[in-house]
Amino acid sequence: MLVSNNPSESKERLLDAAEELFAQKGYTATTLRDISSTLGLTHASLYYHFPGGKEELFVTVTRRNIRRHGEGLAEAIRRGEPSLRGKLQGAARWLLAHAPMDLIRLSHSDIPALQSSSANELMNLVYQEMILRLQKELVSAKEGGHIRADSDPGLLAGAFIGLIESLHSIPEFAARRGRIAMADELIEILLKGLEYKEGV
Amino acid sequence: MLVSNNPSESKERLLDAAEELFAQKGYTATTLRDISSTLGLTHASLYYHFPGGKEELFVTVTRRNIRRHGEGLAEAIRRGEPSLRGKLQGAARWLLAHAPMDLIRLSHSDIPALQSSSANELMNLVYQEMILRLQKELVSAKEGGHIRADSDPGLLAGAFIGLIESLHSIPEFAARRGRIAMADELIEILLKGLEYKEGV
DNA sequence: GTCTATATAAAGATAGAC
DNA sequence: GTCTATCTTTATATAGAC
Repeated sequence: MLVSNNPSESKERLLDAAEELFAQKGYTATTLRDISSTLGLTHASLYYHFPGGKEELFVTVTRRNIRRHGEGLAEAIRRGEPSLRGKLQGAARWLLAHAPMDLIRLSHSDIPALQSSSANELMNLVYQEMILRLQKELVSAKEGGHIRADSDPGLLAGAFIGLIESLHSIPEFAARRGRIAMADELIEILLKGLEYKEGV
Repeated sequence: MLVSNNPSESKERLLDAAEELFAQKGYTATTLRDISSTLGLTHASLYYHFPGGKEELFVTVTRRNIRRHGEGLAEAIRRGEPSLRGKLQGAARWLLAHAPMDLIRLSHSDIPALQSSSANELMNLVYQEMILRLQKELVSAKEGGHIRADSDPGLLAGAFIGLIESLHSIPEFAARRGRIAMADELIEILLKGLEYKEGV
């Protein structure tokens, strides 16, 4: 049929499966057979799509995942309330709705296992797509006089992501409430600590 | 000589080497050869000390590491200023002086790779040794009227650890200052957000 | 306690058929 | 695009010498 299967439909499914596994278990702990078996394929088939093997697949998939985080955060920030509170809540909801982006593992485990210079590319991408997007909003809030003038937007942006992502591991031993409710409470504390004032 | 080498000196060195590597790269990415080679040994020698192989070594080492975190946090909290601020600063300094305890990786990657029931033991240990110690201090501060009455000490304890540990991965792309200075700034924001009052 | 040697299994990678 | 081998490397694990 003329209607279906653009050149890379199966490649897309491959990227999706790989993304989920890499995000969950990291680079080394994920095997090509893990990935191919969830698609009903043999691991040899993956080399058709990625001649560079596991590393090329990981870099491609992680690049896409980081960009997706960037787009997701951007959209979550854009829509909904224009207040800083609304934006942080939107960002937190998006982060909690997706698999944790474990930046400690990425920088300390996954990246060092890669040979190529794509290591730098990925870490820069994290900065551009995730940190900078939040940082921009914090700078705006600061310039608009909504939060303390002496706050450090770069630090806050990175810390906010680490804070929210860490909620992914909390349910295991301390879950009394939903993660969104927990995120909202932390955001309120953060905003109060920043002397947040909504009206100019 | 009568003076030296208690039965397990070489075992201690093995545990130290293993702890550093496991903490840095995680369970799967660390190989027995990685560990043995830093000691100038062959990997076969490790089976003398740990007949259960890699898994037994990992569990032993991780158990000890978590306990060490518990003791380190307890001591950091105990000495220094008795105020909540002093205790949080002490805890943060201790955490930043040691390799990151990546709880996301531990719970999502390392633990699922273990067969035995030691998985539960380790996660409970994290709760007992790390979360609970901080939680206790937050409960005290709450009961003493030093922080908001409606704050959730369990959530705050877990979030605090995640927040501080995430600073381990920040320097890669956003380091303008030392991590301790960044931690202190975040603690001030947190305390302000909790309406912290030092004098009763 | 540590070694050499070897067994076994798993994982990345390639070649060539369909 | 995907498969069936097959190759090579790496890793866990065991046996037995020193």
